[in-house]
Amino acid sequence: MATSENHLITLLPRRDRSRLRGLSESVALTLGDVLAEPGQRTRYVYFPVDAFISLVTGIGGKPVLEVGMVGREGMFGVHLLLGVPVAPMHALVQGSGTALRIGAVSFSRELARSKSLRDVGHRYLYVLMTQLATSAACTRFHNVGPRLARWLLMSQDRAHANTFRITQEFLAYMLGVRRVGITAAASQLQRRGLIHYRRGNITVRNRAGLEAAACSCYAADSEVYRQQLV
Amino acid sequence: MATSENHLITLLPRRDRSRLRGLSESVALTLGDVLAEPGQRTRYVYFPVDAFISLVTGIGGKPVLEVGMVGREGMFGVHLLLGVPVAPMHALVQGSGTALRIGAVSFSRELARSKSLRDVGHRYLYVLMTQLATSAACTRFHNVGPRLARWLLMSQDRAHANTFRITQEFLAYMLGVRRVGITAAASQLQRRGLIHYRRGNITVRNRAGLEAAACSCYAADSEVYRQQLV
DNA sequence: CGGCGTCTGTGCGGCACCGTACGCCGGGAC
DNA sequence: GTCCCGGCGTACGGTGCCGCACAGACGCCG
Repeated sequence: MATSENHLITLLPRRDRSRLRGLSESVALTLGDVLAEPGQRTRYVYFPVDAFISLVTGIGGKPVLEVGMVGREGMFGVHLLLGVPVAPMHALVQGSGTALRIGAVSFSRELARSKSLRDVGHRYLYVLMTQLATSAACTRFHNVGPRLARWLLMSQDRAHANTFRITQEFLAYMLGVRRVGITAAASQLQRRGLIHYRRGNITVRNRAGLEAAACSCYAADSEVYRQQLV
Repeated sequence: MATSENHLITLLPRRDRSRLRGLSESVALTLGDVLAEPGQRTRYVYFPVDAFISLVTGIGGKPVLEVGMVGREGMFGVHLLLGVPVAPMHALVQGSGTALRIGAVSFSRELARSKSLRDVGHRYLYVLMTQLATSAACTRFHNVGPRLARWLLMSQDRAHANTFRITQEFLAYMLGVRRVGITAAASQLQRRGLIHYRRGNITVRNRAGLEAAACSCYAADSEVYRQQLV
């Protein structure tokens, strides 16, 4: 089964896949780790397996808003695909777990060698771009409730678990709202029986209900991914 | 002087530049032209010279918010660099003028041939990605006034003129706010003597003042561009 | 078992923007 | 000149979120 592997890697032909595995090492990422700061060189590329990573954009150097999420379906380090050695945003670990890690230099060498790797990476980059654009509109036009539901669904997809650790404080930060805004939205979702949370643990209880509560941006993003990378 | 040419093209070595010119034709783009719809194949790539283009993201298929601008400093059609034939967003002409146009197929062939073209395109794509991310945060955290100032500066840079045609209605649409919100912000800027506008014509009167009135996102974007493509 | 830090809930005034509606004014059409 | 319409100004109540502050609840730790 491919369920224990990064999806992008499974899309590579067998030879490239095993070459890449040879260059990589499995590492544990833990909640809160900072993988990149904008404008700084990145030393590694990551292909999450269990872990997931938030891409956070900043204003005046301070990270302020999540604009993308990277889990098993994606990778961190796409800027290397563009020949740029420095990260465009903050990247921090949102969900603890394992990831494959590859040195930036090895990865770039491998990129030059493997057309499949370039292709997969490029298509993922396309998906990521649309995700950034969607985020902008979603943040502007949708209320906290639906945005929270969307966030939870995205997390659940990437964490591959119904329960994950996250405080309201942190959620507020990701969505760019006050903590109390999250309290209100989350207790609303809880009252409807869609989720259960308690002191930093959130459990999804009714996935379908959550999908109905989420804004259309969740479905839109999923659809683009499906078109490009399934 | 290179002031009458697209900046990305001037960055190419002479041979690639003239090859590209051979493949391209000069076309007039007029205000309101729709160059692309998300999910649809694009037939042409555009390198604006005088014209400029808005990248507009949508919700439920309807375009709702501008997330990027393309003028002489950039190009439209970067998705072809990623091997994807369909546009990720709406693209519409914001400022009338001329552009170099190249068929998607010719462009892709040329991409395969020219490493310089890939490099330049890739770096521009990196810039565009950061612009998308910046837009998301800017739209979330900054008020209409500073955002309007930023928009005017970006337009002025791309239009290469102090005056351009744009109604408040349209501005409202680009910034994702009500028209009256623009009326308030614009008359504020006018009262301070930074701009003058009248029935669909806006003139920048005090560029430095406008820069001071704009949010930091303008400078941030410019800086990233400068780093990658000057 | 008492203490303390973390996480969550509530309350209150304030503000930016929303939706809607109406009026004015300038300029092109006829 | 007159009409009409596109572009702009103003007004008003409503709302979703902000900033701040404080209080309860849980759980770990000594």
